[in-house]
Parts: sequence; C-alpha cells; structure tokens
Amino acid sequence: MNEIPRPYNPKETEDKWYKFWEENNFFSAKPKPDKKPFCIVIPPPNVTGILHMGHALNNTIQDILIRYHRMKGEEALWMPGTDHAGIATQNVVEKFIAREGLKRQDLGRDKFIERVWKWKEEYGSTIIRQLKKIGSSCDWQRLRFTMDEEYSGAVKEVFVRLYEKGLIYQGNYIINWCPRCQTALSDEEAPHREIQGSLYYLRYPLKEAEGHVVVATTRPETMLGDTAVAVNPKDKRYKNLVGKTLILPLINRRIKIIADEMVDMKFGTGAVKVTPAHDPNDYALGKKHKLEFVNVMHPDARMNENALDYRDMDRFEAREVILEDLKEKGLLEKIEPHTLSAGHCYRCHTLVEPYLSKQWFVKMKPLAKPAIEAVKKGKIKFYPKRWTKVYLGWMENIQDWCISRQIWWGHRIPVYYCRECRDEIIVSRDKPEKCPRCGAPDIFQDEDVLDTWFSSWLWPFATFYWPKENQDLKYFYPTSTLVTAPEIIFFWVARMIMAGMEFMENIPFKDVYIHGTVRDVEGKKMSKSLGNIIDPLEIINEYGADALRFSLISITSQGQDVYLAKERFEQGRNFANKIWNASRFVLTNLDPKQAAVDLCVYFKKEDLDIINRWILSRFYSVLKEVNKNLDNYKFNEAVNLLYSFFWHEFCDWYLEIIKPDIKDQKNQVVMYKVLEKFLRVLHPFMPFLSEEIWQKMQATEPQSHRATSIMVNNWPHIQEQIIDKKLEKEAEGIFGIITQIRNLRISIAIKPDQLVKVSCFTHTKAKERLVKENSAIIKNLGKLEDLDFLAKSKRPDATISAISDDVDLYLHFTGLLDTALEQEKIKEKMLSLQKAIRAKSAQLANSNFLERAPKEIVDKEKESKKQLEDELKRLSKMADELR
RNA sequence: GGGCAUUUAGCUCAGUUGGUUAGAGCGCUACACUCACAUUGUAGAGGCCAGAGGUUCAAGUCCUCUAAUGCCCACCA
Repeated sequence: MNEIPRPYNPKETEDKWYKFWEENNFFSAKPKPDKKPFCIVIPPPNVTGILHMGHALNNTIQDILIRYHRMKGEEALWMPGTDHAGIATQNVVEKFIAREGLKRQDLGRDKFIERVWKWKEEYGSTIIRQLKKIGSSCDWQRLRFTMDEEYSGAVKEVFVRLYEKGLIYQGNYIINWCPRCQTALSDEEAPHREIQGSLYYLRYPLKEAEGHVVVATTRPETMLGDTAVAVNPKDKRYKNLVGKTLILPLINRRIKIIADEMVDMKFGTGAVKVTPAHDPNDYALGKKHKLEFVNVMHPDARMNENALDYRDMDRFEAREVILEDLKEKGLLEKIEPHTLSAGHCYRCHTLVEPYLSKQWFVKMKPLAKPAIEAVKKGKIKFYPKRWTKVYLGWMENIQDWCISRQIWWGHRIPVYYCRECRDEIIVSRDKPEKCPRCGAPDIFQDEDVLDTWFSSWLWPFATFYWPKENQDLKYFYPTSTLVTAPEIIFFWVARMIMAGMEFMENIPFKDVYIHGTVRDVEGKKMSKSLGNIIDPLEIINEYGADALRFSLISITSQGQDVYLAKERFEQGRNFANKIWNASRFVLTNLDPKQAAVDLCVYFKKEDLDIINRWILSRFYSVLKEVNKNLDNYKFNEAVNLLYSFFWHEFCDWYLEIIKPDIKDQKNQVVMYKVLEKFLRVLHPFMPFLSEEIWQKMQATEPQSHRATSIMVNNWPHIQEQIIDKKLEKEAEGIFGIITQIRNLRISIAIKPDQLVKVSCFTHTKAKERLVKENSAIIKNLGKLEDLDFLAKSKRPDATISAISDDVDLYLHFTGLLDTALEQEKIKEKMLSLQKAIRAKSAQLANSNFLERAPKEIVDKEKESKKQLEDELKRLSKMADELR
C-alpha cells in the first residue's frame, strides 16, 4: 500500500466516485412495498441559479439525510428539479439578448419565449452540475422543471379547480407594481426596506374662503391624483372645514374635505391627501367615500396624461418639478427629513409603486384554515420549533394572493376571452375552439402569466405527475422532510402546505427543517454586490467537496445563522487528511488474512484487552449519539462527535497504543472493524473520502465478501452489550497517567526521546492491577525505561511529583531539584483543591440539600468531596516530604 | 409599533430534560520532523457564562426586567 500518496487529494477521487454511483444507479428509488419510504423534494433552484454557499449548506443537509436513511435500509428518494423563476429568468435572458442589441419587444412574445427555452437548454443545467460536484445523491432520472408539460398541466388544473371553487377572482386593486420589471408583485415579493425620505408639507387652498389646509406627504408627485383630503372627525382643528372644497394646486381640481376615523390626528398636520389610485389606504377611503380614482402614472412610472404639464416625466423628476412649482406659488410650507419603509422589488430592488390595476387573486383564508390545523395538531413539525409561531402568525393574518404577472416567461393564465362577447371570461384547461356562449371562433388567451410560486407550491406532488394517479405518488407522498431557509417560509413552505391540504387532502411533508442563513464574518448576507461571496466551487477546488461539507455542517448549529470565513474550510481539509493518513497507516499494516474474521463470533468480549474494548465501546457510544443527533436534525453535533472520536480517540490514543503490537490479531481485527464502521457512519457527511478509503479496504477482503459501494451498505447497528461506561473510564484513567508523566517531563525540559524512570504509588488494589496490566502502554507512551511500584506512599529522592486520580507519580531525574518551584506547584494545586472542598463542605452542611436533593446526587457529592480531600492529603504529604 | 433570535476563552461558536472544578475549532506559548499524518504530534496559558433581580437544596441552563446587536412582520400619509 505504499503507493497511497501522503496528503489526501480530493481531485483524484471525487469525480471518479460520483460517476461510479450514477452509473450504478445508486441514487434511484422506486416504490418498494416492503421498504419504508423516505423522501425529500429539493427546493428547486432557479434555472438561472449558480451555486452559492446557501445552496451548498441546504443541499449538504439534504444529502446527509438521504444517505443516512438510504443506509438505514429505507427507500430514499431525493427528488431534484429546477424552477422556471419567471421574473428572474426573464431578466437574465433580456440581459443576454441585449448583447445582440435586442429587446424582448423587438422579438415579440413567441420568439422571446423561444429564446428563453434555448437559453435554458444551454445554461439551465449549470446548477445541476454544481449540485453533483458537492455530492448530492438525487435521483437524476426524475429531474423535473416547473415548466415541464405535465407540470404545466398540474398548474392549469389547480387554477381551474380553484376558480371553479370560487377561490380565484379578478379585480381592480392596488397592488405592488415594479416599474422596472413592469409587472405586479405579491406582497411577499415586495419586501419593505427603510429609506431616508422627506415629509413634504403642501398647502391646498380653500375654494370658498381665504386660507388653506396643509397636508403632509412623502410622495408629492401623487398629489396630481388627489381626489380628496381627509381629516379625523374628532379633530377640532378641522371640524368646521369638513365638507368644504379645496382647489388642488397645479391641477385645479376641486376636491372635498372628508372625515374618516382612519386618519391619525397625531401624524403630520392631521390632514391627509387622498390618492385612491396610488395608495392602498387611500384606495379604501376612495371606495368608502365614493371618490374618483385618478391614475397619474404610466406602467413605467412616468407621469401620464392625467398629470397634465408633468406628463411623461419620470416619477422622481416630476417630484422635483412639482415641488419647485409649489414653492414658487408659496404652497410648499416646509420639508422635514423622514425615514419610512417602502416595498422594493425582490428581483431588481426597484422602489415599488402602489398601483391600481386589474389582476388575478387567490382567496387565501379558506386555503389557510386546514393548513393552520395541520401544524397546530402537530402533523407537521418545524425544527427549530420557533418557526411554528412565525408560520401561524402569517397564516392567521393571510392576505389574498396576487398571482398574475405582466411578463412573458411563465405559465400563461388559463383564461380565455371571446372577441364577440368581449369581457366574458372562459376558464379552461385547454383553449376552447369556440366561445361556449355565442359560438364565435375568435378566442384569445389572457396575456398574463402566473406567479412562479403558483407553480412551486405544487412541487411535492406535481413532481410525481399529479393529478395522474400513480404508484410513485402513493408511495412517496407525503414526503418526509423539507429542508429550507427561513426566507421562503411564506413564499413557499406555507403555500405548499395549503396546496397539499387542498389538492392531496394531506400534508406535503412531516418535518420542516429550517437552517440558518450563510453570512460573512461580519454577519452580512453574502451577495455579489457586496463582493463578500465565498464561492463553494472555489472551495471544492482548493479543499475538496468533503471539506466543504464537513466545515459547513460543523458550524451549523440548529437554525442559527452561519458566519463563514474561508479559513473554516481548512478544518475540513485537515480532517479529511487525518482520516486519509490514519487509514493509510491501518492499511499498510494490515494483514488481510488476520483481519478478515467476524469479531463477534471469533472473540468473546473477555478475550480482548482493555484498549480494544475501550475503542469498541467508544465507537458504539458515539454511534448511538450520532443516531440521536441525526434524528433530531443536530448535524453539527453529530459531525463534531465523529471528528473528536476519530482524531482524539482513534488516532491519538488507540492507534498510538497498538502501534508496537500492531501485528497482533486482536488489534488487527479491531482496528480494521472500527475504521470500516466509522467510514460508514462518516459517509453521509464525507461521501467521497469515505468511499475512496472503503474501496481500498474492500480490496483486502476476500472476493466473496466484497460489496459494491459504501453508499449502499448498511448503517452500523448499535451493539449495546459492547458499550461499557465504567470500562471507558478505566481506560481513560490510564491515559491520564500518561498525560501527567508527559507533563512532568516537559516541566523540567526532558528531551522527547530521552527515557526516564517513574515510580508510582497506587491507592487502591484495583488501580494497582490496572496500572500493572497496562504498564507496557504507559512505558511506551510516557517514554519510560522503568515504571516501578512503591510499597509505601513516600517520595523517593530526586523526583518531581504529580497525581492522577488515585495514583501518585514520581519522576526521577538527575541534577538538582528546584524545591522552591516544586513547592510552588504543589501549593497552587492545593489552593484550588481547598477552594473546591470548601464549596462542597458548605453544600453538604446544608440540611436542605441533604433533605431535598435526590440521594444519588448527595452520594455523588459526598464521594467527590472525599476524593478531593484524599488528594489534598496526599499533596500535603508530598509537600512535607520536600522539606 | 409587534414578534423572534443572539450576548459563554483573543476570534468563531457548542453546551440536549437544571446536578462533580463550563467545552471545541482557530489563534497564542513551549518543545519535537528517519519511524501514518507538519494539512502533524506533545504539553500548556486563557472564562464574574451581557447586567440586575427572582425561583430552587442546586442556575450558563428556568422566570422577570434592563442594555446592546441582528432578523422578520405591520396600511407610520
């Protein structure tokens, strides 16, 4: 095995094994009645997506779960796919054709859509390739796209069903309008961000009298569309003015002063301009008071013909000019700085305009009800729990969902109109040949497309070709776990639950695991514009995919955000390298004939020495914890356990101890078995490295025993009878002695390779036997020429001392003993012991403690106090003997 | 305005249902490269667990309040 290179080189293994797994179809899952299904649907990345750290974390977690359950013998399906991402993709392709000097309008709708498909064929699988790079074991033969023909069928089906149920309606409402994308957005797509603006105080002159009313606004350009001024009926300042008429400046429209409870007397002047076509509150006022609705903007946020002189100016330009004009007329009273929060397009970050337009909506309250129930009854559980409240809070205040978008790329709304009957709406899965009403053949389809999320909310069942009944859907639905980030709880998670309850009459998944957001070291979100991105592919290139996965997972405690610096990946790389080299050591020293025996059958527990029993016990203890942590989505704890077990127990102690006796058959068998089982447990976390080593180990097995791949092997069973906590403690007692000896050596600067002599005194018979039985180990790792056992507790001449539990240690040395220093060392130790003893004495003197604490705790405390006192006594004796 | 989260070693963070003298990684100090691994080993230093009250025999852990930071939600013209 000398040909195994020294540092682990992930580049030589990763692609090789990924190809091997794919070619062997290890990722594919099919309904198997005798097996338990385990299914995750991937949060479909945008087709335009490029893998970032958030994806890397999200998909590593899913892959760990899938590989774990697959090895546990479940039929594990990870359903992959991509999202057509309407606005995002349209934007990307528009930029793409702009290089040819083209606009989408130049091409026309059909040609443009063709270009998007072409773009998708060419570049749309980038993210898929990248997911493979990190090791994702998705069933790629099932790869879905939200615009697949069958999937589109499901979307239409859902629209029609909801319409027929009366849950979809069309109407004129104020919606969030992105002037750049020129489409309506849902409330979720227009997140509020704080902006530094101003509050402008405008004077509106009274018509019939002298004077004016002052209104405050943050968007003065909308005044052109004002059709009233409102005050609170309780407001004494304006009591006499209600019902009077004002002249709207610049436009000279006559507008009434109305009274409404909605007006906050304390804000601004207590008088508010009412612009029903440009503000949701004003819209409500407009409806209530039957006001005129005057739209003053084009869809691109330039002013329209209703803005008279300001026509065709951009909204912000118009604002400046209007303010100038008002100032000139003496109608601008003052300007105050004012911070406000306003919606921004989640795709292009443009300030969104509240805009009156005709859109399609879904009535959400009826859909929300069963979805709320499902979570309240615990059928769906959030991890961490706190997201339950966030979910319920949103669901209980749910607003209707604006689902129409004025873009080209997406699912065209399955609504048709007859040119003859004009406004008659025909909702149909397929285009009707003629108008069902008047029989005219001239039918045209609604121009709008559906919100992207109107297709993604069907993901857990539409990927199984719903509404077609089929075995896959029956077997894998409801899916097991959804793994996602908090940002899309409302967008996606909540809506999937509603869709599942509505169309499948069942929950879409049982668990929702919400992981944190990946941020940079300063806590900022990683983004291209901030230039603080750590590219996962660069990390893979530099450190390897396993290192990427390990490091990401090890710092992701449940649901907390991840603050990431590039250096973190060194830990993963170093760990991979450690495993690699330890395995190299095991394999180069392995005698396959000796190792290839069944541990349980061949050896009784009593046949093994304490060190072998210790490492086996530790392995199964760790396995037990890892299982528990994985079942509770505590990935970091699982992976950190594996790290410290392998590095600090298996390598630092076990391998070092057996090294001199490595050809002994018992050592051979145990080191081989522990490594092999460890690799299996490691596999979900570090799939490539574990496969690479495991395959090398397989090569040493007799042909008949060989298996094809670690990834389709079994998850190790816990051998409860091997776990022995008392034995673990005993073994660790020996390590403690060795550590103390090493400590003594260093304290007087003895060269690492110089042999020394140690005398010890053991305070119990059991300990004496233990130390005697393992004196070879102590001598070897402590670099001793001799370890002798004192008959009496007495410091030999020319020694320095230390205590390890109930063993007193004396290291012999030549030269002059620095008694003062030695005294000092002992004194310090004694002081800290005295402090601890005082605390214990106080506790044990407390009658409340003795009465109320459980007996085992009291006993433990007594025992511990006794031990401390013993140690103190021994130290004090050691100190005396120095004099 | 409402809600959630965070505050533990120089830095980044673990710490499961309260129970011995609070842990890890990185960084730091000293020593060590023929003998699996310097992407390493051995040993070590480093903590009033944000602050103030409270519950309890016992609090980093539970409760209340305060402060700082971050995030989410809301129709503050």
